[in-house]
Amino acid sequence: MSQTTRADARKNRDLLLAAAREAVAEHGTDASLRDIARRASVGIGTLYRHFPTREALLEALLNANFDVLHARADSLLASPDPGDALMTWLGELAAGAATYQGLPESIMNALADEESGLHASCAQMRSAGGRLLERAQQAGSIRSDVTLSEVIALTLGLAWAAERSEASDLAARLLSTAMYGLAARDH
Amino acid sequence: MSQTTRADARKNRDLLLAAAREAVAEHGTDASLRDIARRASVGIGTLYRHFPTREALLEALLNANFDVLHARADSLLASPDPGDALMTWLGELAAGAATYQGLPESIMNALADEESGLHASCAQMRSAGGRLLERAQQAGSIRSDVTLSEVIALTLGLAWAAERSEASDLAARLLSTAMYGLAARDH
DNA sequence: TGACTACCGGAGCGATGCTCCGTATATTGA
DNA sequence: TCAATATACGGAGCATCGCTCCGGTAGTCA
Repeated sequence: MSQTTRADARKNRDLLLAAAREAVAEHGTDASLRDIARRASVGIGTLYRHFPTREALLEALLNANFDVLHARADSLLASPDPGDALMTWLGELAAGAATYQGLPESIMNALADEESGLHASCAQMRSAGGRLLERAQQAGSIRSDVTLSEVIALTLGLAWAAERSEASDLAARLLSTAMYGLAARDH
Repeated sequence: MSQTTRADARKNRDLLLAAAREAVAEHGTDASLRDIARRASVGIGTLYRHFPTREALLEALLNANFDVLHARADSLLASPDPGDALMTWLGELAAGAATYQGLPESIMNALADEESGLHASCAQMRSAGGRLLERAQQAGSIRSDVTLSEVIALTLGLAWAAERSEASDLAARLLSTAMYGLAARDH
């Protein structure tokens, strides 16, 4: 990929990503694309050539984060308490979704729309969590009548609610409350 | 108010509300205001004169709904089981928030922004629920370390998540799950 | 009926997302 | 070293948006 790519193209791509990181940090996931191009000292056309879609740009921006979350799920798969493992991971998912304003919405939309440039990454992340959920359910610590999509939707929904609030720990509080609801009742 | 208002003004206001109801039903709470004016066969300036803000327009549109929810809270206050009463009401809140695409977001924003034209209605609705929560907590059916704002945020968060999904009963399922988490544990 | 005032309509501004194409330049082979 | 070619660049341009502002219209009251 990098051998057949012209040097200036690669440079502009990097400039765009850096500019996007800045702009999205400031204005959330629907930051102005024109503004991003301006920050990168690049024409708007160049932005669209590299990232045909806002979602494609976000995908590139969040790649590393998704990888971390994915690896984390794998390592948690080996932890002793399956229930705690799932809860920990969902907490980290919520925290990760709070990186940028609007991220919970972007992820939620991407999961629902297979055409989205962000769909693949998100779906992969989701299935990583799926293995954790399955284990927790088999261990009997999580209700068996609950779906992976539901658990993810719940987590992102709470992360979404938290970003519209002054209380910085709202997401964590809500999530821990909701967790009691997910717990299996063994009597 | 209506005596001192010119007849054509009142007529245009009604036309605008009808048009808004249509447009918002089709495109959600951030429907194009220009489009609403067009549907009402009215100039864009007229729209802004009657409703200086999108939130003001929404407020007028949702007035009746808020009233219903408020009255419902009052009547549920007399029901035998305080815990069920709260749960029922939150379910109706979630259902009401699903009336229009984007409504959960509008309400959540309005609650956070005191300047919003929608704030008063929403805050009033929230406190109606507050009485239900208080009663449920005093009855010992709901955890006492949970805040009114948290319960509302949780409910709207789940309603938000549900509107991005094919499963039509997602909101109800998530809410009932989360409710187990809100329940007080008496042993 | 006339005057007065409340009200109307839409041109216009800055900004957005996105496309399209003439131009410039990095790269490769002679 | 110097074309030739493919590749990438830049931004004008279109439709749309939210919102303002003001010249014109028409209800209303004496």
